[in-house]
Amino acid sequence: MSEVKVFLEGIGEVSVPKGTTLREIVEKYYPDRKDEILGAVVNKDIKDFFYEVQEGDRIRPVTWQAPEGKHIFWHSSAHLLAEALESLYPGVKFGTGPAIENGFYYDVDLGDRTIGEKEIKQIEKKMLELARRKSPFKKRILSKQEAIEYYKKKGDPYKLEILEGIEDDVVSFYEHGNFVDLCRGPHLPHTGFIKAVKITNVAGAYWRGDPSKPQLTRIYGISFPTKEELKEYLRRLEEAKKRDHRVLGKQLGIFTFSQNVGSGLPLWLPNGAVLRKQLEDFLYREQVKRGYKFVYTPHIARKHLYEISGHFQKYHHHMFQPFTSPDETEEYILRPMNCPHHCEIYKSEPRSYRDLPLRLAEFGTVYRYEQSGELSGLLRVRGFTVDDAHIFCRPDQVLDEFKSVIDLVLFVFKKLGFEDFSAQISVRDPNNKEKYIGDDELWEQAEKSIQQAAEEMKLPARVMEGEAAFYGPKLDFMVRDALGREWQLGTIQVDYNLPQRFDLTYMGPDNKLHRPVMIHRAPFGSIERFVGVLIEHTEGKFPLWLAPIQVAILTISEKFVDYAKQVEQKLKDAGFRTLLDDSDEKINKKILKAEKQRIPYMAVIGQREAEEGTVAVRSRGRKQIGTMTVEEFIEFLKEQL
RNA sequence: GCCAGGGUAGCUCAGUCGGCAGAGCGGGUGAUUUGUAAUCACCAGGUCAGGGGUUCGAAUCCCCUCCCUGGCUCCA
Repeated sequence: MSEVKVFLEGIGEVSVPKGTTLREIVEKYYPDRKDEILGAVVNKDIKDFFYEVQEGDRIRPVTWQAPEGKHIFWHSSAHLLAEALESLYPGVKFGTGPAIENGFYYDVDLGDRTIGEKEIKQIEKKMLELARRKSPFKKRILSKQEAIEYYKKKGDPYKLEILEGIEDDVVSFYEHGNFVDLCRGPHLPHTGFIKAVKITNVAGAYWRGDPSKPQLTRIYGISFPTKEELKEYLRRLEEAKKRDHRVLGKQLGIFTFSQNVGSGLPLWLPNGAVLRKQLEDFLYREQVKRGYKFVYTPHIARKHLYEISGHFQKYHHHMFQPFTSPDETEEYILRPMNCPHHCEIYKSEPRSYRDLPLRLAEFGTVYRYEQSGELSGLLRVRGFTVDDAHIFCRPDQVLDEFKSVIDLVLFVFKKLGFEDFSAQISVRDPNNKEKYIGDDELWEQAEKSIQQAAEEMKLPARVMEGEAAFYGPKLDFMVRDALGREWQLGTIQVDYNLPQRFDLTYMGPDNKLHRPVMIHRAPFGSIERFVGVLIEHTEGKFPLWLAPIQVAILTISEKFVDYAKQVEQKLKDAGFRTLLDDSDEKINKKILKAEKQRIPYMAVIGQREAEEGTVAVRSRGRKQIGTMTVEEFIEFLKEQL
């Protein structure tokens, strides 16, 4: 019998008979770990115990601890969920049921049935009951024809549709207990590994993500090998909720919404306004330093402007509809983007190649009609302010401009402590070039410039084909919120379309008119969203320069209020934002209140301080710093700005 | 927009079977004059999201609308 050589992690190269499965490898070479090994990463792929090892395979067994182990675990949990559903609700039709980042889901067609609290309890109970049977997973290979017949007999249209899309002649099925599923795997050895499950959410999901197709019920869940880990997971979720910007935003007086104003239209409260102003001032100064020119443009424009830009035709469903002047002779719209206004500024005078790049910046408020189900605190709203700028440049300047924008975004992120972000380059779908405007050569040049710029700036970015805007490729910066959802913040987009539509030109050194290239860019993306994410990242503990209130002055008793007022005035004169708590509460309570408001510094004032002309300084989070004169305190604060 | 779950005092939430709308925090007033994470007492505060229906009687059951939450789709 022929042998194959494989490399086992922690053991080295071994020679085994051809046809040896991963199960046999684990039993022979990892006997003491066989109860915790769930599968293995073979070369780059995750495989389960049915895998027959091949010559040259590098095999790394994985347990629950590894991400790949969790993937196997949760994928099998999805099958367990399906088994429970089929047993509780016979006749359920199944879509797909993958493992996801945190758990798994299964899309099912429940007919007229809905899933509520009661059903969720039942499903969880049934899953655990089935798991306890330790049903082994079995893998079977069927011909595609056999598979089609099986699902025709069972009456599962979704599975038939999946089969139609498979090109191979044979397909694999996994079976455990009473449930059989068309599935590529990988799966656990048996269901007994699953000791704790939680149905986390029930939601509608269109079949194959297509709104024209029927909507299935997506049942989300998560599972663990021990009950303790489930508890810990739920505890962490609770913790995350405390960082939710909607909760903190209210608590800290940053923003609110009013039904009368309208959904998705945030109202900035005084504390939020301070925060926003600080951020805008910071960006203003930084951009002026970098050669941007600030402009102001109105929030509305004649409909015609957006017909020129093409937004009215292309972006119609996201726009509030035209309204008219009192005599109804003119139609205006609420702008969904700032670029057309900036194009008009470009056009306001003839431009020479010597004027380029021209960088026009504005904190431009825009209004977009987002679908109601999509609104989410400050992270998705209908009225928001873009820290926008449009760079008009020559084609040969695109690379340098792009690099300098990346530098700006990285600078801004660093200043605000965003270290955990990812970058994504969106390029054309190479198989569907007619979807995009602009000629091939320009696109290729732009895509190359973006990738080159990212490389030269040492910015790792994943490239997504087919994600580009119709007018040009882009680079986006994404960060996660407290609940782990990814949001796009900063964006840099190359645009060949608008300069053409607005007939923008510049006089070249050759004394001929040329077409400039536009770069749309926004380091924050939207100020609303940025503040939302910033709240979650900092838990509302803003750095001193951003904190709406920087120093809380706390009196020990009424007797020291006069002195406290003098201290407050000195701090205000030095430019600090203060709050004097002269209520007749005890100092403990005052500290607690200041902590809850996340105020960076507290100045406690009692008998000693009033006599000596000092303050007893304390910083956010239990730290007493010491007693110092007011002047020393002001110096101390200034050092931290 | 679609699916599901929700909406009770400023906030967080309780309210059993359809039978007098509650608590804590916050707010006001008074007492207290306090030394580093909650002093005590009293008081005010409600169209139970809005509208309609069923019923002797609705926060509670049914229908419609609005809003919120989580997904889907979309997107800064």
